[in-house]
Amino acid sequence: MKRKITLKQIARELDVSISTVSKALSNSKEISEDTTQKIQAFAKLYNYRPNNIALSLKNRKTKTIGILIPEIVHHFFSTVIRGIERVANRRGYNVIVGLSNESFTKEIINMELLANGSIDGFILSISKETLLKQDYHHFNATINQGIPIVMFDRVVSEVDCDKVIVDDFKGAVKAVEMLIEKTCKNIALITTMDYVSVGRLRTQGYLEALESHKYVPDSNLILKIDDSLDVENHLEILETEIAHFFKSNPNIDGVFAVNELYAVTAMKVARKIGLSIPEDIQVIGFTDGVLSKHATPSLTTVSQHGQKIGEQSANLLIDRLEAEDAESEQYFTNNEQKRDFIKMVIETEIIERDSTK
Amino acid sequence: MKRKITLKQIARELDVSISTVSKALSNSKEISEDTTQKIQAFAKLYNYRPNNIALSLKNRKTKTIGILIPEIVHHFFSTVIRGIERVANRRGYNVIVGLSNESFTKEIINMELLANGSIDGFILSISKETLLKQDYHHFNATINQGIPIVMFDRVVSEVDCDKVIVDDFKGAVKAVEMLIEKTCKNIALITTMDYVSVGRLRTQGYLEALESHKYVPDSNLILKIDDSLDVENHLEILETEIAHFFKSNPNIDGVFAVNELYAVTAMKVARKIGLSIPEDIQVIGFTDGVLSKHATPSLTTVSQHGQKIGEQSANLLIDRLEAEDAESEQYFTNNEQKRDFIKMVIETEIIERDSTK
DNA sequence: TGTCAACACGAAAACGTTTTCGCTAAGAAT
DNA sequence: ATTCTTAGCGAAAACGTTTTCGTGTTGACA
Repeated sequence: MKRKITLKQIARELDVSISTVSKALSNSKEISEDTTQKIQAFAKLYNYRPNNIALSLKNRKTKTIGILIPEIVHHFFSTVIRGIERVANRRGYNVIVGLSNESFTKEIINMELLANGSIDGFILSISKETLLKQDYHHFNATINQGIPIVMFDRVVSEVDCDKVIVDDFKGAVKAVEMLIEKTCKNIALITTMDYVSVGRLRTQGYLEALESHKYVPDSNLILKIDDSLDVENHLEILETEIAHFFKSNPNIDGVFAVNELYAVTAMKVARKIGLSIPEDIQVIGFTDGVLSKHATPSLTTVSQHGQKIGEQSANLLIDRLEAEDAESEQYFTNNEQKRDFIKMVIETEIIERDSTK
Repeated sequence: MKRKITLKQIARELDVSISTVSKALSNSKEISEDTTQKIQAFAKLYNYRPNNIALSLKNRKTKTIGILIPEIVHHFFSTVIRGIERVANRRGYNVIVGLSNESFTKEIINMELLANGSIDGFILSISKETLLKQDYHHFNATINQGIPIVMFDRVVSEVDCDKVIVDDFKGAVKAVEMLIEKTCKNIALITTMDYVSVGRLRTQGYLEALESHKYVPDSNLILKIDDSLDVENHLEILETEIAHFFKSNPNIDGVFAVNELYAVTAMKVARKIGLSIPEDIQVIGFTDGVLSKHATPSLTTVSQHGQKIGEQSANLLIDRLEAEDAESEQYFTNNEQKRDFIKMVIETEIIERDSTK
C-alpha cells in the first residue's frame, strides 16, 4: 500500500526543488526542456495527481457544489440531482449531498457543516418544516458569508438568490383546462396543505382555470390532505379519505391531483368503488414519475422536467461562482455590475396517457 | 458580505498568537482562564468555525465518503444512499456522490477525481459496462493507494474488499417456492442477461427451487431481456417480448421476475391478453419499490432492504477507516491484526400483496 | 574586461489548522 | 542566594499546492 506521491517526494527523488517540479508539470517555460521531460516522465510513471484538498485550500475554492434536499427516495428529487450532477461534472465540479429529511434542524446542521469550507455554493429545496416555521435566517446567513445559493422547486421570496421553479400555476391551469376540454363537468382537486408552496400554487391554478371558463368552484370538490402525519399507515388513510371524498361527491367526473401518488391512489380507489377510468372519471396528475408511466391505466400527467431543473440550477450557480472569480481578479472591483438574481421558470408539459379520453 | 473569520484574525484582534487562540478554543489548560474566556467569547461573537479544508489537509483525512453508483433515478439506489447518509451523518461523515451512468469510463474518471484527496473511502456498486468488460484494475488501484472500498449489490470476487449483498439466490428460491406452494405448475422466469451478477444469481435460485421440488426446468419458460439496448422505446420492446412469451407459452401460471419493472409489465401484458391476476397467473417480483406498492394489483415482491444495505455498508467502511486511524497511532504497528474482509449478506423478505393468491 | 540580458532554478510565502517544543518569569524548594 | 518547577504563552513545522521574487550562471556585446 503506497500512499499517493507528492511534489515533495518527486523533488527529493529527482534532486530538484518543489517549485521546479510544480512548474515543470504545468509546462512553465521557466524550466528547461530537459528537466521538464525528466520530471513529467517520473510523474507519469508514479501516476502523480495533485491533491485536491491542498488545491482547495490554496485557491480558496473547492469546486464542489452542496445539494440539500428534503428526501432522496423520491423520483423528482433524484431526477434533479441527476441533472445537477450532469452539468456539474461537465463543468468540473463535484456534488456533495445532504438530506434534510424535511426537518428544520437537520437542514441547518447540514448547511453549517458544509458551509465551513467544504463547498463553493448550494443548490437546495426547502424542507417542509422550514416552510412551516417560515424561519429563513440560515439561508441569509449563508449568503452573507459569501456562499451563493440556488433554490429550486420549493422557493421563498424572503431569500434573495437565484431560483429555478416549474410553473406550478400554469401547469395546473393547463391540466384543468384539458379536463374541461374533455368535457368534464365536475372537476375535483386533490391537494396538500397550503404551506407547501407548490401545493398552494397548483391549487390556485385549478381555481383560475375553473373561473376563466365560467365554472363555479365548489369547495366540496377540493380535498386537502395533511401529509404531516407521517408514513406508516399514511397510504391507508389516504385511500379512505379519497374513498369518502368520492362517495360524498358522486358527481365528480374529473380529478386533478397535485402529485402522482394522489392521482394513482385516486384511480385505485375509483376502480374499487366501481368507477372506470377514463370513462367515468378522468384523472390528471402532477410530476411525471415512474408511477405515472406504469400505473394502470397509465396516467396523464404534468411533467416537471426535473432533470432540466437540475441542469439550470447548476448552470446558474456555476455561472455566478465563476463570475465572482473573474470579478475578484479585476483591479477595480465594480460592484454595480453584479448580475441580478434570476428566477427561472421551467415550462411544464402535459403527457397524455390513458387516464384521460 | 463578510468572509468567515479565521484563527489568524482572532489572534490579531485580541493581540495574542494563533497557537494561543487554537488552544483556548479547544480548552487546553495551557492557557489561563482569563484569556480562554476572552477568546471563546470573541469566537462565539463572530461565529467562528474551523475551516474543514484546512483540517482535512492537516489531518490527512476528509471525513467524507464517496458514493459511486450507476444511476440515481432508481428506487433501490436512492434507498441505499439514504441509508448511507443516515449513518455517515450520525458518525460525523459527509457523502459525495458520483454517477457512473453504467459507463466504464465515467466510473474510472469519477473514481480518480475523488481519490485525489477528496474522500477517505468509497461505497460503490459496479456499472454494467464494467461488469461486461470484467476490467477491475481501477478498484484494485484505489485500494492499493490506501483508500478502502465497500461494494454493495453488484459485487465481484476479483476485488478484495468488504461487500454487502442481498441474498439474491436465496431470495429467488423463496419466491419460487412460494409460487410452488401456491400450486403453480408452470413457473416462468423473466430475467436479465447473465453478466449482471444479480440477474445470474436470481436465475440460479429459480432453477434450484424448481429442481429441489422435482420440477423440470424448461428453457422455454425463461425469458432473458437484453437491457443494453437503451431507453427510448425500451418499454415497448419489453412489452412485445413478454406478450410473445406469454402467447407461445399459454401454460404459464406463475411468473417470477428479477425486478419490479419486469413484474409490473408482465402483469400489464397479461391483463391485456385477457388473463387475470392472481387467478390465472400469479406474479412475484424482486425489489420492493414504489411500483410494487402501487401497481394494480399490488405486487408480491422480494424486498431487498436497500436502506439497511446502505447503513451496513457505511458502518463497514467507517469501522475500517477508524481502525486504520487507531492502528497508525500505535507504536508497534501490528499488521497481522488487520480485520479480514467481510462479506455481509442482508436477508431478503417476501412481502405478500395481491398478485399472489 | 566589464555590463547586461536571458536562462534555469530555488526560497519562501500563502491558504487555515494543530501540535510540539521552546522560552520567560515567577514562585517554590534547597 | 541559587536552582528547580510550573504556568502561560509564542514560534515554527507540518499537511500539499502555486506563485512571486530572488539569485547564480552563462553568453553576448560594448
